[in-house]
Amino acid sequence: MRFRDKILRAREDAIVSSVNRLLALKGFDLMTVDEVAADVGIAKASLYKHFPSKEALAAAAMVRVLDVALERAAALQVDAALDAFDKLKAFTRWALNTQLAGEMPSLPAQNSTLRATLMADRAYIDRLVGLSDRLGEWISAAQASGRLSRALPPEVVLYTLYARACDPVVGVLRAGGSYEDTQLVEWVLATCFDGLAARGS
Amino acid sequence: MRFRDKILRAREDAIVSSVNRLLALKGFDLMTVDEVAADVGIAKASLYKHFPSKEALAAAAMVRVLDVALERAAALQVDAALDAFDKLKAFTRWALNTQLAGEMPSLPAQNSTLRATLMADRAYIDRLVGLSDRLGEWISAAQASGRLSRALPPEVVLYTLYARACDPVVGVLRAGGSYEDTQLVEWVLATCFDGLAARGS
DNA sequence: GTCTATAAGAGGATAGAC
DNA sequence: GTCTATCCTCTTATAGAC
Repeated sequence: MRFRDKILRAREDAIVSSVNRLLALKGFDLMTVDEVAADVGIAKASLYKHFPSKEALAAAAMVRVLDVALERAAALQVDAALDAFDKLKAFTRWALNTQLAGEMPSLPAQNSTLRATLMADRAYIDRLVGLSDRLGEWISAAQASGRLSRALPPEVVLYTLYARACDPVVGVLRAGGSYEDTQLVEWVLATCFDGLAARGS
Repeated sequence: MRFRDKILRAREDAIVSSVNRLLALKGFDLMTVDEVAADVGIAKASLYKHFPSKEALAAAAMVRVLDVALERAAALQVDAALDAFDKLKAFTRWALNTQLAGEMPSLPAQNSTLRATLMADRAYIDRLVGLSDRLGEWISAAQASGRLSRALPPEVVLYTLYARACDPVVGVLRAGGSYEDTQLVEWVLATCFDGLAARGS
């Protein structure tokens, strides 16, 4: 019976991978369940045996990406060479690279049925709260050390970091095709942490 | 005959106003033409006598908001009290306030049929190019004066400003309800121009 | 140009056989 | 659990009377 479970897991994993990619590529509204099924290579009805709705598919994709994010955060946490500010920056760099790789699903904040599904999803909420707690600790520490601006409430910093993880500028610059990916990420990171204004020092 | 034209203009103006508001509220994908018609108070078929498609409705809304933006930019341009950097900041502040007022339509960059309509719309393209030219001049001048970072290509600055005009952080913070609108705008402005890192001076 | 009524089709979800 | 075939709602767009 455990073998069957492995098959099941593998299939659901394949589904979530497809959803992740399609969400990053087209967004929630333009992604269709038919597409997902075709991409996975199974019938649409089979999809619905695994996940009860399109919203649930998106939630599963978010849970996966949050798991990867939590892993990344945990790895940074134990890196003694980095202080809290460096960890925030490194984490944001990871997010931008993930977006460049087409693996960062971005969901519209406006869709209310989607929001309802997410807010009712324990797995999603737990991970989101867990990640926010960890980032919140880094933010407090970085403000205490003086490297992060104390003029901004931690809440504002947190939401800004989440927003920059999906910064559309990355995609626009890449579409322009004038720059290397690594260069492009550093520039967007600079706009986020250093700002557009010139630094005195 | 000119009276008839005025009536027509007024009606189309009312339509574009509704579209503008609904686009800002729900986004392009979730906005339906039925809603627009109901909001204006006319039949859907009448709408289609004025605008040939849903995409054309969105394009008209973008043209209007770009016209307001161009006006605002022109007013800033002749303000002798402001240098180029101040003008960029003031313009961004206007954009954030417009978003807070629920009058900043934000279109998904992913929808290809919408993009095609916009790119084929002369009125839209002309205004977008006009605005980008003016902002581009300010960016060059502000970099020359040393107030704007010279480490960033002007292109990166421009796209960043466009992205911040629709920064979702504004909406999230407002939904939180903890802060006054004016305070909130200043914080988002600060994250954009000063960055998250502390400033030495 | 405005209306009512409807076409045309996409897309989420399900029935029922295997 | 997977499939084929289908349902049904929502949405864009149009026909045709006035």
